[in-house]
Amino acid sequence: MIDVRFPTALQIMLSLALAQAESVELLSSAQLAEGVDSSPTFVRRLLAPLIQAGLVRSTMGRDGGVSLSVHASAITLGEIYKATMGEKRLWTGRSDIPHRCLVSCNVERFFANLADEVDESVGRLLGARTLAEALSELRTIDAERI
Amino acid sequence: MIDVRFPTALQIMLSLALAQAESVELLSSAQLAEGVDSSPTFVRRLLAPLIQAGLVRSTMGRDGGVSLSVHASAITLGEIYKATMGEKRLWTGRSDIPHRCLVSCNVERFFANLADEVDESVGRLLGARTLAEALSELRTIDAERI
DNA sequence: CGATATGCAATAATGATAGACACATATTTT
DNA sequence: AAAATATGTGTCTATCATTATTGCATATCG
Repeated sequence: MIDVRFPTALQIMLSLALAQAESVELLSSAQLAEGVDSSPTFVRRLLAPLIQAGLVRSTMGRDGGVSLSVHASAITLGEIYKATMGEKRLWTGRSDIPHRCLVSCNVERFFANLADEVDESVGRLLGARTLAEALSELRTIDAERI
Repeated sequence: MIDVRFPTALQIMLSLALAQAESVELLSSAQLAEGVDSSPTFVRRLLAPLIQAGLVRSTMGRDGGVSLSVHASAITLGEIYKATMGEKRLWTGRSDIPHRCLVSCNVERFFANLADEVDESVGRLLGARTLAEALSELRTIDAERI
């Protein structure tokens, strides 16, 4: 099954950013789930690491829900990515390749280095964008739809 | 199951580059499969688009096999990636999200744009490296293993 | 105390990827 | 010409990471 955690977490964060901009106090996981066309449980699972990372604040009990814990302009897409994907790398090579020649003995490390560079590259790209900018881009895209 | 096509194709290409450097004429899919610890069928399926892209030359029939069709210094890792992964993007968003608000109406396009930027970033990184340089790095790593 | 939210664990369903096998086709050797 | 052995490809099955579902404990408001 294809991994949709980051796109989904991003949409959730954008929804929370919109709520923040419109001074809506809290959104419930059920409301967010409706927006991302998924289940409240899945949404809460995605929220857990975002809360852990201090990007989102949750209120338990009746009338509870979640909201951004800081302003959207203080959150980068890189933080969202790192929180939701954890240690999982963008690329993972094969492991336990039998060591038989120059290539098979060293590709594993070579590929890991390459994957590191890719991760850093993507990290820089996402780290340079804030959630507030992303919401603004969303508005631009919306306007261009005519 | 995790997608190992690119790391595997890369290892295959590195093996072919090593063969080229050592003046070995051809490698069979069975020999390559042993090196990557996989099946000849899988290797041939990975080779197909590389042949299609003109990076690899194959000889059919008994004593057949494959070899690089040009020198390893004329092949970039970007070409290998593009050939083996085709149109598949590094990131794919959800599709068919119900359109209910500013966010749900436009995230799809927003995410596609972001994925495009990531692809370009990775493409630049891989496009700047040749297979010959990669083989050289493999030798460096091998030497550092002491 | 009832209603309703989050938090979390366990289990089932889904679906992309790799493996296995069959067989047509191409080429060399005998 | 036939045998041996390689590539090329289609189909079916197995694997397994991800997502969905369910159940229940916990927290908070009215």
